[in-house]
Amino acid sequence: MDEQPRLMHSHGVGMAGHPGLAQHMQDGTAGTDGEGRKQDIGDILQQIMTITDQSLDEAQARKHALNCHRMKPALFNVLCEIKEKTVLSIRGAQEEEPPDPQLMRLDNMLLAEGVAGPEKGGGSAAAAAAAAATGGVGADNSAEHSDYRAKLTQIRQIYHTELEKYEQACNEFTTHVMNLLREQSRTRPISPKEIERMVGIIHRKFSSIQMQLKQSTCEAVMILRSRFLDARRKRRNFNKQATEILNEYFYSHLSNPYPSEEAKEELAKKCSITVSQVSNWFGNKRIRYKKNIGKFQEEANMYAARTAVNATSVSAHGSQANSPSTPNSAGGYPSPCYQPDRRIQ
DNA sequence: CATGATGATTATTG
DNA sequence: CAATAATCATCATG
Repeated sequence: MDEQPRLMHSHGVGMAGHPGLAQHMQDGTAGTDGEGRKQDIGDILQQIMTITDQSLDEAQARKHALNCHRMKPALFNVLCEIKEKTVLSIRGAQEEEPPDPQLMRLDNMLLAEGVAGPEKGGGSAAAAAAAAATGGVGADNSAEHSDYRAKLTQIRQIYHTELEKYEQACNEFTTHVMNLLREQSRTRPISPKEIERMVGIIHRKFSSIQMQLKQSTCEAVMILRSRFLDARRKRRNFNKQATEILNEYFYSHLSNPYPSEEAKEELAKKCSITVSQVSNWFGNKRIRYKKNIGKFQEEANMYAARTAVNATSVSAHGSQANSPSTPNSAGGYPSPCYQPDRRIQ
């Protein structure tokens, strides 16, 4: 056994004193003619080391010969172990892979947008949630909703088909590589562990491709969302009746044009708009009225007259068209006197 | 097409 | 959080 280290060293393969080798060398061949075995090992190693120098046909034949050699399993295991150790020492540290926070973010977002979730229900649920979150307008923008939903569905379908494609390609490639490695493991020192690692590497690669897909899908959803919000921003003027109702309330409560929440709800129902739209309207109206009272004077008089007519028609009193008292129209509010140039404070 | 009206959004404030 | 003020984006009109 004293010749072995030298032999190994001379071939540049550092397997000196390897327990596995010693083990294997004792197996089956112990005792009989040790010199012959050592010679065998030397031959095998020599052949392995020089196999790349030969022509393809020669190498093929040599490989076959080596495969059939009785020392082959032992040597194979030894080489596998050595390789395993080397590989592990090279990149044992970076083996661990914490879940990528960015990937998690993408996943969460896709899930939230209903892209990554269940096929049918998720999308519409997300769209409904988005609609509710952005102010829950009634049925008048259902066209936009369906448009949004259709586009989201489209994105989702593309995403899923692409993902499936990747998945399939990944599986195909993995099995292909595994077969290849298994095939090669007859001639090369490839252990099952290594195949496993290879599969892991492939999966990581493919998941990074998937991440790109997720990224671009997220971008598409973001763009769609912003478009949707922009579309929501696209306004339609309230119809005449709604404007009249709102103006009526405003000018009847000119001294305190701040409808309570219930009053807003009432107005919203009457005008078939949302409460937030009522709030918007009153906010705009107050500031614009205050900014230029003169401009609104005519309008103010008109609505004042109208409410006066309403009031007088109820009270059967005919001569108050120009200085009407303000009836409380919708909500049972205190009815202050109408003052044309009253300031909003 | 320029312009004012108007609904919605955003930043600020109390 | 609601009101305000400024601003944006679109509508409507001459």
